[in-house]
Formats: sequence, C-alpha cells, structure tokens
Amino acid sequence: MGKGRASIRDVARESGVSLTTVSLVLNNNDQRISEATRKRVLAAMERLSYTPSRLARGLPNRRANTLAVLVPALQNAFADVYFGEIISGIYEAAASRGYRILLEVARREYVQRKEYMTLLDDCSVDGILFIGATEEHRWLEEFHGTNKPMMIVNNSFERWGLHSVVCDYRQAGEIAADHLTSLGHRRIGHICGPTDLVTTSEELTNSFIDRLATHGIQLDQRMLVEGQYHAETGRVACSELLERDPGLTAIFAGNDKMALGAYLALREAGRQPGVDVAVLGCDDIPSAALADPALSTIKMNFFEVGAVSCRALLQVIEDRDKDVSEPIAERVPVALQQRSSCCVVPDNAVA
Amino acid sequence: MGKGRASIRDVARESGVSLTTVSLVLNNNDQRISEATRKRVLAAMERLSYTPSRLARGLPNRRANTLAVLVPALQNAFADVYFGEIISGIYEAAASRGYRILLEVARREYVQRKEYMTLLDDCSVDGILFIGATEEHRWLEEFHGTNKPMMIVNNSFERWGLHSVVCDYRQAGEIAADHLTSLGHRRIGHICGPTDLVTTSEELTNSFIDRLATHGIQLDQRMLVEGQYHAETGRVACSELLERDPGLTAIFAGNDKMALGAYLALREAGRQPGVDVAVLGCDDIPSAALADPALSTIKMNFFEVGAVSCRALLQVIEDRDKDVSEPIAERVPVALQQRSSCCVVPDNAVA
DNA sequence: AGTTTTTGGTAAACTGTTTTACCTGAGGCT
DNA sequence: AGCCTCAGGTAAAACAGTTTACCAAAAACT
Repeated sequence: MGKGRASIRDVARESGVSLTTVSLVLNNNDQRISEATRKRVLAAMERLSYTPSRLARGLPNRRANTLAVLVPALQNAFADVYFGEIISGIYEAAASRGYRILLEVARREYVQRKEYMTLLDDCSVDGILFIGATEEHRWLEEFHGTNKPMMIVNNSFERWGLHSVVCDYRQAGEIAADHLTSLGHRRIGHICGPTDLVTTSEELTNSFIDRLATHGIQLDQRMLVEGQYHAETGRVACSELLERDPGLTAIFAGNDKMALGAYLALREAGRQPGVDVAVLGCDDIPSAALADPALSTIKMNFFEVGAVSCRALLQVIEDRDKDVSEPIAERVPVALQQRSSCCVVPDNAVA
Repeated sequence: MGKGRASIRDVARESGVSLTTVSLVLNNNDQRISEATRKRVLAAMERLSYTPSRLARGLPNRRANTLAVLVPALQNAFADVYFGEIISGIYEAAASRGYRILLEVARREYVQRKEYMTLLDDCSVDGILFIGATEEHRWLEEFHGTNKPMMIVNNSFERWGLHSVVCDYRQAGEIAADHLTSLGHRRIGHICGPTDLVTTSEELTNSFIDRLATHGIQLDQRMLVEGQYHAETGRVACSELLERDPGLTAIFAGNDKMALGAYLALREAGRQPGVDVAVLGCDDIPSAALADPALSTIKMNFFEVGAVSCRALLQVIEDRDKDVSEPIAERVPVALQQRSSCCVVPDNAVA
C-alpha cells in the first residue's frame, strides 16, 4: 500500500513492460499484444488493484464517456412512471457500453445561461438526451446543424432537424381506431393531450381521427376534448364529452391517467366503465392493470424508447466526424394491451 | 475559429501572460493578480470563448467535482415523489457549488461487482449519496471506517457509523401522539411501515408509542399492524385494526399512501374518515391535500433532506484529510400539517 | 541466402489543467 | 546606501492516461 493510487506507470513497472503496452491491454481493441504479455499485465493490475482514472482517460481525446439526461423542471419530473422508465432504459443502454449518466434539470436560469452547451463545451459529457421536450423549448434549435450530439427522447422536432426516437404514436392512434371500431363502436369520444405543446400528442390524435375516417367514421370536432395528462383533467374532459353526446359508447384517452380519470366521470354519470362505455387508454402504466375494470390500453415501451435513443445517440457520437447526415427519426412500435375496459357496443346503445 | 477548442495556453498567449496567471484568474481564490491583468485575461477568454475542461481540471488533484446519487433498483424508483423530491434537493445543493450529479442504479450485479467503489476509485465522483437504503444493503458496511465519502440519505445506519441525514422521525412520532391525544383520542391504531428493513420506520413507531405512554396510553401490541408503504397495504392493515377494535377513534399511518388506503377500509366498514375516525398520515405527499377529506399529516421536507445531505457530504469531502471524526447524523425537523382528517373524538365513541 | 512481411513492442509527444517554488523590481525601513 | 518585504508574476513539474511513429526480431517468402 504505497502512497496514493496505482497509476499506469506502476503497472508498467510491476509487469516489466512499457506504458504503451499497458494502455493497449487496457483498451483491448488492439490485438498487437501477445496472450502471455496480456496475462502478465492483467496480473500486475490485479496485484496493485489498479483502476484507470476516468479523468485521465478522457483527457487525450476529450471524451468524458458520460451522457447527460436533461429533464425539464416540472414540479415532479421524477415522480412519473414515464420519466422513470425512460431513464432506466437510458441508464441500462449507457451502462452496458461503459457510459455514465449525468442528471441535469433544465430550470429557466439553466437554460438562460445555456448551461446545456457548457456541458458539452467543458467536456463534462459527450452528448445530451432531452426528455420531456415541448414546443416551448425553443432553444433546442441551437443544436440544429451543429454536430453536437443531442437526442430528443419521445418527442419529434422535425422542424429543427434534431435526432429523435419516439414511441410510434401514429401506430397507436391507428390501433386504437381499429380496435374500437372492430368492437362496433361508432359514437366515440377522444380525450387528447395538450396539443399546443407536444407533437406526440398531436400525432396520436390525428392518426386516430384519420384512421376512424377510413372506417367511415367522421369524428365530430366537438367529441374531441383536451386534457393535461392528469387524472383530474381526464375526469373533467370525460364529463364534458358525456354532456355533448350522452349516447357515446367508447372513449379513447391520450394517456392512462386521463382514462382512469374518465372512469370517475362515467361513474358520476351513472355509467359503468367497461360495461356501458368502453374506455381505451394509452401508455400502460402500472395502475392500468390494477384498475377496476382493468384498463385496456396501448402499451408503450418507454424503457425501450430510452434504450434505443441512448444507443442511437452513442452511434451519433462515434460517427461525429463523418459528414452530417440525415437526422435520426426512429419509432418504437407499440401494441394493444387488451384487458377488460373495452366492451363491445352495448345492446341498449342509442342508435 | 481555429481548429478545436481554445485551451488555457491560447488564452495565455492571447492576453500576453503566463499559463499560471490564467489559471489563477480562473480560480479567483487567489488575490495575487492585479485588477488590470485579471481584466485582460477575462477579455481574452471571452474573445476565444474559452471554457475550461472539466476533465483536465479534475486531473491534477483527482477531483471530479461530481457526486453520485445511488438509488436501489426498485421497480419504479423514480416513480415516487419521495425520490424525486430528494434528488431535486441534492441537485440544487450540488449545482450551487459547481458539482454535477451522476445517477447510478444499484442492481444486484452492480453491487456484486462493487461498482460503487469503482465509481470512487476511478475518479468518476468525489462522493456518493445513497437513497433508499435498507438493512439488506449490507455491503454498505464496507464504507465503515473508510474515508470514502458516503452519505446515507433519509436512513440511519448508526451501527456502521456512516454519515446520514434524516427527517426527524422521532419528532414526527411525538407530534403524532401529541396531536391525537390533544383531540381526546385514546383508542388508537397504528399502521407502521416495514420494520424489518427500514430503521426510520422503526423510529417513528417507537417514538409514537413512547410518547403515547407519557400521555398515559399504553398502545396494545395488537393495535399495531404493519404495512408496506402502499395504499393497498394500508387498506388491509386498517380493516385488520377495525376488526381488532371496532371502537377505535383514531389511526396514525406511517405514510400518507397507507393513510389514504385506510380511508378505503374505513368506508368499506361504513365509517367516515375524518368524522367517525381520525386519520393522520406522514410525509405530506401532493395527493394528501387533494384527498377527501384532506389528509392531516406530518409534513416531511424531503427536498430539504436532499439538500442538507448533499451539503454535508460536500463538507466531508473538503475535510477528507482531517482525522476521521464522528459520523454526521443530522435531523431535518418536521411539522404537523393540519387539514380535515383529524376530528376530535366523536360523542358516540364507545368508552 | 537475402529480402520482405509480420509480430510484438516501445519512446516520446500530447491532452489541459493545478500547484509549488522561484524570481524581479519597487517601495519602506534603518 | 543597504537591506527587507511584498506585490505581481512566471517556469516547470506534476496529474494519468492515449496515440503516433518507429524499431527489432522472427517468420515467410523468392
């Protein structure tokens, strides 16, 4: 136990080889080292309980081997299954490639000072993943055309040509339309998410409406009410819908929380969700399965979205020198998760 | 726009001073630099849009200026107000001192490989904050006696002499006992948290019982039922309590989720929470205020716990060379948050 | 046998900071 | 005048790696 930690030089001395050799063994990408030497070096490392310094390692080629996850300063950004799942996915993908994850919260001050740029400039991270982007994050366009690795997670910003990986909300809308019509529903209400901010929400709603049209159903504009992704707003939106068409037989909500909120409104109106009115959610949060009746929903794999976007970003980072190609715009497929909240049209439905 | 980023050398050249001078300006702790020179250097930095590299900065004294937040691999670690609040607190405190936050998930593999040690050994971080520790995290004792900066957030491990900052659960138990007795309650049930794992839960329960005793109330062992901190377990525990003593007039739950679960059990038993039976929670999660009746609770400032523990850890890091002193064991005060769920003893209460 | 290629390895330059020890000229003191 | 102190600054040695260019010996050709 000498003073301080062992360095690569100590390992070199201990194993009787050069600095370079140890370094090559460390990054065993190079096969220039004989098996015998490699063993010797590894043994020496073991003996000295050597751990290479990430700081020193990153310095020569300015790579931190770290990624930043940037989340907006929502009241409870973390207190959301959504964020948790995505972050877990990112974490797994990053860890499996030896990358660490830096957590950053984009408060107003933070954005004003452009700290997200500093992050890249001071070599703290090699790339940024931004979760929860909305149209109000206009500063994102700074990244347009730059070769600074920035990935928009589960939101698309085609306009600014940024890389993005999203759940396939278009597919989700189509599945929803197909499912509800296949059960015979024609008087349908839709609770959509906040359209002014989030493109994914728009996409879901549009594809749902378009697909309904191909089934010969023209969704009246009045049967489309906006919620804010919380249960309470779902409840309010649903009672609004019930007022506008008391004879509706199915409701498609933009996310599960609002769908569960709709349950409340239905009961208040003396209707039984899953019996009198079909309710279809979107996301498949844990409480969807536990609800009564268990909520049918479009299952979104947020973990996967996180993992895929992380891997894609890593790819961008590795290819950063290559000519700036098309922005990545990947979609992670979704699937119908059938449970008990989507009944067929009840017999007594008003025609 | 020359090739690559500007280094401290470029700044030195641009401003016609030495490397050292620039460095001293950068860490303006030293007042050996005249105002004139400082201005010149700063101007040069501005002109070259210079940003010091964190990697290089940390190298000479092996400081990453980064802290790790380690969370257990719970199904949904993030999907919890608890974690979110604490992490936000940590983040704020860290950011205000120029520290970054690394996010780490302690899966089984992770622990087996002792990656938490690697984190420190490879200079990725200067210290670790561990949230959500339970008795099963035995590996924590490795840190005992080490001068590796490790802070247990909101759990105490006195046994292993680790630093910790917790909400004052003892005070919380006392406040609960005082409050309920002051309202005249004497037949009280308690839903405690998982005692086998979490010391904080034990502390809350013990201080509650002890304090009740000083009011002349001996809490029967049978009126103490354990829950797992979820609403559902709270519901089950509460109906158990109601069965054991149908005449109870007050319930103190170890956290708000279980308290809200108790609402359900009470209603099932035809009792009205806040009217027939007083319910007191602990934590003050957002839904406590929104519940009907609004839940009275012991407000815990998790944000503050995060912030305080972070600042304390930073202190430990700065004093790391000093002799290993007593472990830090700080308590963040709690307060009664009165709402409408704690009625006085109803007149018709069975004596 | 002589030349080329391959294999396995090394010396040295480089990454961008901090820090220690030293220097110089000017003013203050005896 | 001679010495001391101090303000303001600098040179050079860390820190711990990666990478490039080069080299010697052995193996594989002609």
